[in-house]
Amino acid sequence: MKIRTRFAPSPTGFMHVGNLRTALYEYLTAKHEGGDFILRIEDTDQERYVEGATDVIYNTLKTAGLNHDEGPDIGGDFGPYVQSERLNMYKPYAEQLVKDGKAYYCFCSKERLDELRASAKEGEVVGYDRHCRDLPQSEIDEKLAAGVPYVIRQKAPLTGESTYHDCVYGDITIPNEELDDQVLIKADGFPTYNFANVIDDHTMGITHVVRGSEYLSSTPKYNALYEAFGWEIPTYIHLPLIMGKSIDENGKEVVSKLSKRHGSTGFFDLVNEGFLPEAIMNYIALLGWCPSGEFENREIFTMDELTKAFDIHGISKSPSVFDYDKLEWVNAEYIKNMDSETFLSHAKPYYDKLGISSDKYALLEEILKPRVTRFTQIEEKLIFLTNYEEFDLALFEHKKSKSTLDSSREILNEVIPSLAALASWDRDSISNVLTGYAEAKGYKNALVMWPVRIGAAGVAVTPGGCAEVLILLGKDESIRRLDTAFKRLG
RNA sequence: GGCCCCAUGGUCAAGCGGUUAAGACGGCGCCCUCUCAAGGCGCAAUCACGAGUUCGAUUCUCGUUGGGGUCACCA
Repeated sequence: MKIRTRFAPSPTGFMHVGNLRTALYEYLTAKHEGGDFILRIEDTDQERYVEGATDVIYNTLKTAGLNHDEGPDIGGDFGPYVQSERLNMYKPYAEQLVKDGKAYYCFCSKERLDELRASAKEGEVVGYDRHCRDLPQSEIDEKLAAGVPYVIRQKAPLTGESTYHDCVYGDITIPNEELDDQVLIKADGFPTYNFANVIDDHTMGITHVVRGSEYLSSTPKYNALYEAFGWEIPTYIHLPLIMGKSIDENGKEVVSKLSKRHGSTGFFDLVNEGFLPEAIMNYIALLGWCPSGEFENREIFTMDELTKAFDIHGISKSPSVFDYDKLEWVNAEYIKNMDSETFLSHAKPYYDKLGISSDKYALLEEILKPRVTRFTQIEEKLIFLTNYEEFDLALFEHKKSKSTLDSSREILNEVIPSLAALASWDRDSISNVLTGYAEAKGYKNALVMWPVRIGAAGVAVTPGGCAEVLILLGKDESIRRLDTAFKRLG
């Protein structure tokens, strides 16, 4: 049988990387076996509706490379794929359950439920007291006729225990007393998330339910529904949570479910910070899953390779901490392995901002590639091109190069004219002048490179070496700056 | 608090009764070197604790501790 998985996000306008990783694993679970990956929008909560939020979902999946086979935007044989367009489907199923004695009308008011909870003792948590579970039929008819608002609740088993199998966690057993008579249809006639989920997954032919481990303890309730309908229970794959590390008010280090306090957690937030979509996906794939076989110890994967390598048995059970440092490293790997065209397409906006001409692109790529871990760093790396302040002359002193104020003065004095006389301003020409001079004087290259680079850049740290700095600056600007620096040295 | 789940270095993690307990990020050191990177080499750092099973436990069982999750007319 063909595997079918689904990603069922709510349109909140924000895609948490935790949700995205779930989507990734859903996609990989299906695609590894040549199955289908379905997108379903769960928008039954009218109050939380956010304008344009579904577009965020489409854009995220597209940018992330998770192409769905069926969904609201592309259709499919199991539509509609938006829950609000399926609204009339759910209630008949619930009514059927009532008829079969597996669910019941509950007329309890919100106030009564609130009181119930308020009456709980300190630290105690109480569920619904099943007040309406066994109402006499006459009373039910009466209330229905009188138009008393009601919800439909599932009759959960009262005794014994429920066991089910999960591909990651193994057999899970829960005492049935723990199971609440959950609401299936709300007073407004809308289905609850849990109920709609089961109906949709079944009617859409979902074979593998992949979701976060927070659903581990409520799964028996889902299964009770499948059983009540006589439907086949799907294969469950529960995923470990993604955590974040932070410092609490007592200065203690704590881990908790990844949230905004830990930094950027939205997919597009990370993209805006300069993380490449491919790198983000690559990194989160490795958060909670470890490749094996021919892919053992592999760190960098294309989506196709991930699809090939993905294996449910490699999924870990314990929660993992999101490590921004490692993400940064993965991102840097992607940058280093980029072809020139791709590199330029990412770097160009920053080049344009600095007014860099296209003849510098090749050199820039060469020196920037090993030095930026995110493209957003380009501007600061090249700041010396546009800023040339009255820097501290102490920069000319460098112990390892044996450079001093005096040596700098002498070298600049003798080297500037030779540079100015150069007909061709390229790497070889510049290097030949400088190393030739060093050789003639019996100096180490470092001794002459240092003051020239510092004099031209005005900062201690530059991407690339002396010749590269001079080329990026251009001949006129280089000579002008070196003259200025020389004069300041007196 | 009840219930469920989890437990190898700072982090991601391999391991599936006998290993010098992989690898990666990060850290540190060395090399290279005109700075910063990149690259190369190397170092430090892990089986939470206590019983039991076994000739032998990181690995199996139980308990303790710790962590996480969950208990809505939210999704």
